[in-house]
Amino acid sequence: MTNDPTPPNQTPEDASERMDIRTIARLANVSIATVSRTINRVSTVNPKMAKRVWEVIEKLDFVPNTQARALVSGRSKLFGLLISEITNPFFPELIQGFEEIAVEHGYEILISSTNHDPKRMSHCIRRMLERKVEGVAIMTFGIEEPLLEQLAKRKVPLVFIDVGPDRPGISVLKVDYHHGIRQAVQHLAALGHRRIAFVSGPKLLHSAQSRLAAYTKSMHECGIVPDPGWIVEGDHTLEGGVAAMGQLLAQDDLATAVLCSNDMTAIGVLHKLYRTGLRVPDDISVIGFDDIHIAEVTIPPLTTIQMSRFEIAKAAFDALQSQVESPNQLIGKREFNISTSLIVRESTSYPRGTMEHLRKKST
Amino acid sequence: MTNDPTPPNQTPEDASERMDIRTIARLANVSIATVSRTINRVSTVNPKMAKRVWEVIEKLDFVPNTQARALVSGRSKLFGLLISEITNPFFPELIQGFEEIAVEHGYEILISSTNHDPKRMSHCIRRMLERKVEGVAIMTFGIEEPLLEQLAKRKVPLVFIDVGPDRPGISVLKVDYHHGIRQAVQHLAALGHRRIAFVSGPKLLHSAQSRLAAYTKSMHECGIVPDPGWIVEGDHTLEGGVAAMGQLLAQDDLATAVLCSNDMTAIGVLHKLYRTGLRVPDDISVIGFDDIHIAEVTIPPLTTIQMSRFEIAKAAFDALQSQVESPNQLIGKREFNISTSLIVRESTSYPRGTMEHLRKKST
DNA sequence: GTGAAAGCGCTAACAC
DNA sequence: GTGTTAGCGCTTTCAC
Repeated sequence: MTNDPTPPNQTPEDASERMDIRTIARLANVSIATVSRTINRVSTVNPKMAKRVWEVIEKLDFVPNTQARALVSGRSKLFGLLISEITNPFFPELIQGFEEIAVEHGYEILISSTNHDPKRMSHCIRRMLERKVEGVAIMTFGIEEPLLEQLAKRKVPLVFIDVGPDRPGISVLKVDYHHGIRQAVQHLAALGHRRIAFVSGPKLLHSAQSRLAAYTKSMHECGIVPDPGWIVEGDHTLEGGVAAMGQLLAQDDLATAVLCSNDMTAIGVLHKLYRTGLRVPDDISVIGFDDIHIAEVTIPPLTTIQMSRFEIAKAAFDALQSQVESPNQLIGKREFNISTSLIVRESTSYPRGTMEHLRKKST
Repeated sequence: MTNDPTPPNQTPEDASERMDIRTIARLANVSIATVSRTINRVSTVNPKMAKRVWEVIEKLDFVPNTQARALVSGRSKLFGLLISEITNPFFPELIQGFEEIAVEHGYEILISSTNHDPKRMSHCIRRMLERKVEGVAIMTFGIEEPLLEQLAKRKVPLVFIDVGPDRPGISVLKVDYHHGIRQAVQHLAALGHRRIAFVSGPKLLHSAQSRLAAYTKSMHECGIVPDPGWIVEGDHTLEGGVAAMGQLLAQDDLATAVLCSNDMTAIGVLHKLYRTGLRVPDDISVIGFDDIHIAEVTIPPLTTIQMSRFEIAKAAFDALQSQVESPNQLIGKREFNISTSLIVRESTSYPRGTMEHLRKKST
């Protein structure tokens, strides 16, 4: 099978064995270098020859081998994308943006989910190293330092979201959680809410900490001292939201509004409330975070804080690309700002009793 | 920069330049062949040497270059995964399963979304060809024949869902839509529904056609002749569901139950109903298809037809792997059966009026 | 059982 | 402007 000549009954078109740059060169009567140059659109090639080469390429339907290209050029044209769990709609939306931009620029992406498991993360990083990624976007909202070493040691450009070690070759996307969260708290306070609960994300996540801190700060700004009982830990999943709302419900003095660390949590909260027979927003207001697509059609439509996936994807890609393609300029940490802002829909309203109170007043 | 010797101020550990099998060989005092064999766990290597090699590898934290391996061995250990839109939660759940299994078996996956755009699909296929994937799972629920040619011509093993050309090297996952859909229709009929509407998927999708056909057949089995007006075309998105329900609502004789081609559609339908002030399931029953995770917490929890993502992922991977690793045995089309079954939750009940009717009867 | 040597398909010097 | 040649980092005959 190795070196049998093309069987006589095969037309040259489907002689699919050994289709390489050399074959093209022979058929187009040029050298392999010319073929390579043509494919890579080097401007110095004689248009006549180029045309001949392209014709042969099209006729044979030749596709260059990326592995060989990568091996010799040292450019894999591959970026790693590390996420925590593909199952949270936030991430697919982010992936979509990242992939779009990457492909547009001739890059491929290698996606890995860590599922919050450090062991898995270590595997993911190893695999990325083996495939020689040129950079990796770490969108897990938190990473163990030792694992990071693997990448840093090899000088792989990195971009983090939120949390980022301050080193050359590392960019970080600074999300302005406070802006959106303050808007949310103010929105609630303006409506008359004082007892505003917060369902946080897993406390080991930096982003979760930042969101919590933004909540606390915003509450103080509104002159409210948050009761520790109002803060309960979720885990950014549907089930976590259900459980967290359960905890809140078990308390004597029920909050009149619940701010959630992400939309999945909020959807869980909505569900638990539905199960309990409490109406949103009549009995209690709920606010999410992320503004995933589905938040528009929850029942009721979710008031939430938007954080643009596209903005993040774009910034992450740009950070990586600039590190790779012009490593000399701008060495050192680069920061990108990501904004957040409140989207008011229908899961927020006056605290229970306010309407009656107002009505009485006006009568 | 090319051939400068290790600077004296650098310890060998961080002499990160040119870390290859050769370096390991030199430091372990063996030949590169032995290093290669050790890494590949060839059993004939002398344990003593192997130990020495592993020690050096660990000390230098050496990671083999997959590109080079792939180039010389002809095995990229890469599978392509073609999906229609990553934004539909069905797919991330499928990706998760596929990735898990693939990584377990030493494969990496290249994910591409076509977004239902033939042009994009053509790009995706091209990129996969360039990266020399060893097989591709086409989970788009429909593909244009000409594009398929690209893959088939190069004898890339393929696995389709639902629709599959009958050729060697091509496997197909046959989903038994009829089973689940019949259960759904019977469930509805048993509850007393006769006017059961169906929101289909995009009509150009094979899977959508199959689901529609299963609905029609099941209706007839229950002795109901479906009115053409009951069948409206959606597009498997939230918005499509909203729009489809809008169409249904505009009709004189409103259906008492709506069966949807997928869960996203059903969630859209639920939302439109909520907007209209109709209660589910009191005024109208709704059934979805897929059983995505979020279906458990919709309001009300969605009765839906389950199609196991894990089962699909596993079958797809197995099909591909068996084609790649033992191409001689079982040449030809291989079929895998995927089952579907009804999960009854709370979006279905008696048609409006039945309860009162029953109550009257019993009084 | 181990090493030397020949490439895998391509790019990038370097001559011409 | 085009061709020749030397590898990229690895696996895999093939001798020993």
